Amino acid sequence: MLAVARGAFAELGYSGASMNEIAGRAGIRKPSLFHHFPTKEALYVEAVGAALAPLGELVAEASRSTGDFGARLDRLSEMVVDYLSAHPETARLLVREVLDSGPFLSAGGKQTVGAILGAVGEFLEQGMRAGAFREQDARHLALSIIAVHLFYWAADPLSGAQIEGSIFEAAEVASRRAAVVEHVRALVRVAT
Amino acid sequence: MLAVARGAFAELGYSGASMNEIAGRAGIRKPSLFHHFPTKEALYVEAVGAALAPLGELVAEASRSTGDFGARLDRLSEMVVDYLSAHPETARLLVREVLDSGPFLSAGGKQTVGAILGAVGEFLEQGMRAGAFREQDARHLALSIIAVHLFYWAADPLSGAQIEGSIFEAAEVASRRAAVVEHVRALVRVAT
DNA sequence: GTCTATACATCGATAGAC
DNA sequence: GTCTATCGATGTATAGAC
Repeated sequence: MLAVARGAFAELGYSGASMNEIAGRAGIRKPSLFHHFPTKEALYVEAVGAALAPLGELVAEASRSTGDFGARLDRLSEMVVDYLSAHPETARLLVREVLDSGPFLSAGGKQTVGAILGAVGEFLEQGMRAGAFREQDARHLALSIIAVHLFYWAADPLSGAQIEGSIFEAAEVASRRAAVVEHVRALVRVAT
Repeated sequence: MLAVARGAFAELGYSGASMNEIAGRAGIRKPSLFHHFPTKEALYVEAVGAALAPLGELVAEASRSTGDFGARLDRLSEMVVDYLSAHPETARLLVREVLDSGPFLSAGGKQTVGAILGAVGEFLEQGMRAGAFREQDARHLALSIIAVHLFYWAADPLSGAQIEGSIFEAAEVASRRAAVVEHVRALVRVAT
C-alpha cells in the first residue's frame, strides 16, 4: 500500500497524485485510504521515509566498515546503483522531494537527510585525510556524487532517450553501474 | 510575464502552480492571464522553451568553436554554471520537466532536448577521438555531467543545507563554479 | 486588456451505513 | 475496513460587461 503510494507520488508528484488516484491503484476507494492514513501528507511522509531509509543504511555501512577507501567507495557506488535500479520510483520520489522542499523535509525529515549527507561528507573527508581521495571541498563533492546517482534514474525519459529498451533492464543497469563506479572514482580522484 | 510563470512552475511544479497563483504573482487576475495564453499547457510550454534555449546555445557555441578541448570544456562548464546561477528557477524547472515527462517534452520539446543531448555527446566523442578526453561511454558521461550541473541548483534546499546564506550568492556561486569545472574535468579525465 | 461572475470537474476530507 | 454520499474549497476555463 505504501509501495503503491510511492509509485504514484514518484510518477505524478505530491500535488499531481490525488488520493483518489492512489486509492484506485490500490484497488480500493478514497475513504478506505483515509481510514489507513489520517491525511495525504501523512501517507506521503511515510512513503518517502520508507524509500530513503535503505540508502541511509548503505551509507552508514560504508562509513562503519574499514579497509581500503577506494574499495569501500566502489562497493557503496554499486550498492546504491543496485538499490535505485531495483526500485525505479525511488530516485524520482527523492529528487521531487528536494525540489519541492516537500512535506517530508518540512516534517522532521530534514534531520534524516542532513544525517545522511553528513555521513557521506564524513566518509569523503576521512578518505582525503588518509590520502586515498584528492583534497577538495567535501560538500560540493558529495552533492555531485549524489547528483550522478539520483539524476540518471529520476530522469529516465532523458536517460533512456537514445536507447531502445528501458534503463531498468538488466543489461542497461550493468552498463550504468560500471559507468557510475568509474565516474565516482574520477570525482574523488582515487589513486589507482 | 513568462518569467513570472517560470518562477511559479519551478517552485510549485506544473500541477502545483495554478493559473490563479501565476496571475496573482503577475499582478493581474486569472481571466486576464487566459487572454494571453489559450491554456495552462501553452503557457507552460513557452516558459520551459524560453528557459532551455540559452543552454542549447551555450552547447552549440562550444561545439562550433575550435581549439583545445580542455579549454572549451572548461569554458562551457563556467558558462553553464553562470547561466544556471543567474536564473535560479531554470534548473528546477528543467529537472521537473524531465521527472514529469511533462507537457513540454510531450509537445515536440523532445526533439529540442534530444538535439542538445546529441550535441553534448558529439562534443565529448570528438574530444575522445582527439585524445583529449578518456575513451568511455559518451551517453553515460553526458548524463552524469548534466546531473552535476542541474541537480545542485535544482536541489537548493539540499545544496544549501549546511551553509548559512543562499547558494545563489556571489561567493557561493564562485565556489560551485570552481568545483564544477574540476568535477567535469575529472569525469572526462582531461589530460592536465 | 482587464475585470466580475460563473460553469463544471476534481481536490482533500468527513459522515454514517454495513 | 470498505463503502456511498456529500461538504466546502479550489482547479481550469469561459461569458460577457467595460
